[in-house]
Amino acid sequence: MAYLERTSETMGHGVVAARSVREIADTPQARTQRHGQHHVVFYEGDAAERIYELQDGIVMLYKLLPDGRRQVVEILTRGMIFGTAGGPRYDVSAETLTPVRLAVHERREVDASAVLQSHVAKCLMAQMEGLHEHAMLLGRKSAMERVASYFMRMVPNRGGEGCAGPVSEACDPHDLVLNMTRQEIADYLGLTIETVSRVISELKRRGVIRLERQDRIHVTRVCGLCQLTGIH
Amino acid sequence: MAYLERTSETMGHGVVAARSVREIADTPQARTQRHGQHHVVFYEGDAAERIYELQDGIVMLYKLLPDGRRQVVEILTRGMIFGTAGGPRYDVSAETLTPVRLAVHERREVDASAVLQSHVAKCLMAQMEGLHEHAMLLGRKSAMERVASYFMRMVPNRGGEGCAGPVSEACDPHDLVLNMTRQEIADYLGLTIETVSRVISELKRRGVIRLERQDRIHVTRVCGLCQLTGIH
DNA sequence: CGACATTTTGACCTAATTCAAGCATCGTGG
DNA sequence: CCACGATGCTTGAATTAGGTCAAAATGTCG
Repeated sequence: MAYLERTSETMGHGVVAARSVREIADTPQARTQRHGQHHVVFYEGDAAERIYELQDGIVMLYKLLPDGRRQVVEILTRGMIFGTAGGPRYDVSAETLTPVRLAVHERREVDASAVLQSHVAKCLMAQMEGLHEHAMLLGRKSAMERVASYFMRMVPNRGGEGCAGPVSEACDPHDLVLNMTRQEIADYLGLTIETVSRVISELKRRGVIRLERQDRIHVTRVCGLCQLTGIH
Repeated sequence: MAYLERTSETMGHGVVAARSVREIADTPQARTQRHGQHHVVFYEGDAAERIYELQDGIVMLYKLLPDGRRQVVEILTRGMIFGTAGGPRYDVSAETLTPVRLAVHERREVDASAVLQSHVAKCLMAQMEGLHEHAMLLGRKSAMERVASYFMRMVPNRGGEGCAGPVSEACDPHDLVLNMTRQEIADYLGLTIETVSRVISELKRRGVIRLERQDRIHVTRVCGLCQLTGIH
């Protein structure tokens, strides 16, 4: 557990003390990997020999159809796990969206360690809820609801059910950074790039958001955005 | 099974958790529950106090939006686990599609047992792949591809990638039972009931399937159906 | 048999896609 | 520092897959 658990010094936002360690040591336990943006950690179909915990940064998991259609199935943030597999091969590809720091465990290590498995179970239980939510989004929400939900994901204390008060403190503006291209967003939301763009423009038009830059969004009215997610 | 089955069927989606099955026994280990068809094991929003393993039968997990839109997020078969939660409440409702036999574990039992957690981890890793596959279906496949994929799920040794040979032994016909109404299928596939019906009619017209009954399908050409799933 | 529920079919409509330009934005090298 | 491609983003017009609404048909069961 010690190695999967985030140590207090790393809890802060990407502080990183000088320790220019690429691999802390050859601990039989976890080792740490670092990767830059747009690095593919593994491909769908690769032998599933390692399990990863994301210590810092963002990773996306996606699947491809032979004709090139892509679906981003999960977006992972700090503390989440990936690389788990039911069979001998990965069912998705994993690609970094930002520079990342990963804790890496050999599959057999995990198979042999009750502590690790316990941790994996806990993480997967939580992550599964995200997948359920995403299935609802993909199967039943309109383009506007999908984009609004996507933005709300990135607002801390996002109005999950208990967003109640429409004019309360939750209504103050909020800034967020996308870390994804329009194409990646589209592939995550099950839309085309054009539709994503159009919906964003519509949100600007309605005064709900403002674009500081392509990938930096100022949410003028968080509650207004939340109202558009379909969960109210 | 007979007792109290009514209780939780008090309608009102998710609102009140009227379960009172908890007093069956105080077995520290797993106990077994049986339920008939269309029984709701728990509602979205209920306190997540138990984890279930499906020993026999079929269960579906679904989420609802406040306006009534429903998305079936997972269909569970023998050996699969449900009722896991990241937080204190279930994020989905669980309803039986057939009579079922369930192994029930108190949440705290699981929290205290390395063996159980190990088992849960294993199951969730496998089930997660199903959710990924489903996200691909919901986000990127056409109505025809969705229905074809849905039917293929129920063909044993379904052509997952290695379906290669188009005229091989895999091409022989196959019978399957749906266990779901058109509405349930539609809610699983992210379509309307009319679209599901139309696609099924189209498959009949093309001679790929034949309806023995509403819920019994004879797949005349398994390979033909497989070709329509989008994975080739 | 007859009443109800589910499924199918038809006609029409709309949200989202597709195709095709135009625009920003950004990094590079002159 | 600015011109220049390159890349990614936005916008418009036309198309379409799937949804909606409204019967009709089929199945189910007392």
